[in-house]
Amino acid sequence: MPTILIVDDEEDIRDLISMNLHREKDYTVIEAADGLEALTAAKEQSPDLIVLDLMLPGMDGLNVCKNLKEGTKTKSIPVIMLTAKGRLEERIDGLALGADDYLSKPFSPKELMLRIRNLVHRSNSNQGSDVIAIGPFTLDKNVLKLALEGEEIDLTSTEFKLLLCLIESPGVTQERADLLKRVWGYNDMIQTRTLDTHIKRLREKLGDYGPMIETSRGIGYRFCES
Amino acid sequence: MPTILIVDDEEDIRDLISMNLHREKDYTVIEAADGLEALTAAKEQSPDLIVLDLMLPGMDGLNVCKNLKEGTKTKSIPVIMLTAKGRLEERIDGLALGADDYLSKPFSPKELMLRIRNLVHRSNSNQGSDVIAIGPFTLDKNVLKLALEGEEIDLTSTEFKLLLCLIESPGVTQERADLLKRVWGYNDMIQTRTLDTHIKRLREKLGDYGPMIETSRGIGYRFCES
DNA sequence: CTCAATCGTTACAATTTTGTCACTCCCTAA
DNA sequence: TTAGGGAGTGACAAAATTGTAACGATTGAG
Repeated sequence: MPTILIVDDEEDIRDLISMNLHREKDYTVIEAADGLEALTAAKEQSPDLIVLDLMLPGMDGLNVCKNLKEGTKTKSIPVIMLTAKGRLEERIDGLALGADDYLSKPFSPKELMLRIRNLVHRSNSNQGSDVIAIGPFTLDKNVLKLALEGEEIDLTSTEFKLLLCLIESPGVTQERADLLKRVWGYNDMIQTRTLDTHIKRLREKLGDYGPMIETSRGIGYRFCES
Repeated sequence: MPTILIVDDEEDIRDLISMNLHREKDYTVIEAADGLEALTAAKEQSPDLIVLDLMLPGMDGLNVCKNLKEGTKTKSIPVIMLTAKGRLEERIDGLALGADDYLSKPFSPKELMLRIRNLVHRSNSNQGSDVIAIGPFTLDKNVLKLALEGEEIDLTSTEFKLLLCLIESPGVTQERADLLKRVWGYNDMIQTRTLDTHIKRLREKLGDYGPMIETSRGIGYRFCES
């Protein structure tokens, strides 16, 4: 559940955004009314996105943004700036300071939701846990590791790529030529037994589960559950 | 066989993309030179992906994108936007309107192919994005490949894991012990120069971009943009 | 400035990975 | 039933990867 930090000194606006967020999806909303509050909240709660008004009592929005982008912990949190209409300079400064998007007040809630959704999605997709779990298999793309019933199994990178191709679309037969292209980068339909050999090695390492890699004679291979 | 719709008023560019697509794999390519053509093509042929230039005669790219995302039939088609270099606002508006990726002109055909493959693949197999794109870097976790400005670079699996750890949290210093654990599985703080050597090899392969891996003396390493 | 700690770099040998070959085995179409 | 093509298997040598040791360079605290 993504966490959004809203920084604005007007309670009305915070409520408006918060309401729209809740209507849209399950977001956790944190609010802050001034710059210092915003910085502590950002550091302590690590929100997934910050909506930052530039007009703030105390430390202004630009300084907050600058501070955020300087902190190692808060650096990568996307920031959407809310600027007063026409204040082009603010907007430019904000972008220069690392804001990821901006919107002029008064803004359309719909548009803000759109931008929030996009930014949250984008940053999530850059570090989402890339784990494929099917039956007894657990493939972790981040550490290139396979676990079978929790038992770690060492795969070479070629074996990992090959298994990935197969397990990604369970039940779908992957043609030899496609596998040779995706795993080895072979572009022509080269006559080679390399694929067969690697399938053999893979099956061997999968032990009892080896037969889950099925042969489609004349076509290629597929990974089948059960 | 995936269908790609290319929308650009320059025939040269359409041909360039089309050619590269055909070299890569069996794609069906449809072309459109202006916005209206694009919308009709998208509705009638339901392509698997749309490459959309923002600079178009008649209806501009942003409006095309908006229209696409409003139509129930075309809503879920991934869109890659081509923007003029440095037009940050276009890019932001585009992402806000629901584009799935963007690329600045002039672009490297190889990089575009990578992103097309990623998006087509993603929508075919309901999985999250496995491509990390930061600056000139494009890491594809599915094929364990790194591309720098579209140029493919061979990494060993250890190098890939190491780069992944660093690039996943840009600007954040990763401690030596953490890296040794995540990449090598070393649980104790072993005294070893292995990490240093691998960092060296990685920097070497990154060429001009090697210095983006910064040393944090006494702590570890971090990946820094710029 | 000095020195100790840390990092960069090179070289090298052990190990692992990889593709190919030469079979054998099995499936299937005729 | 049989012949032919595809797939399984084991062995092997070339190539790539990897960790370590040795030494030089750099850093920063005092």
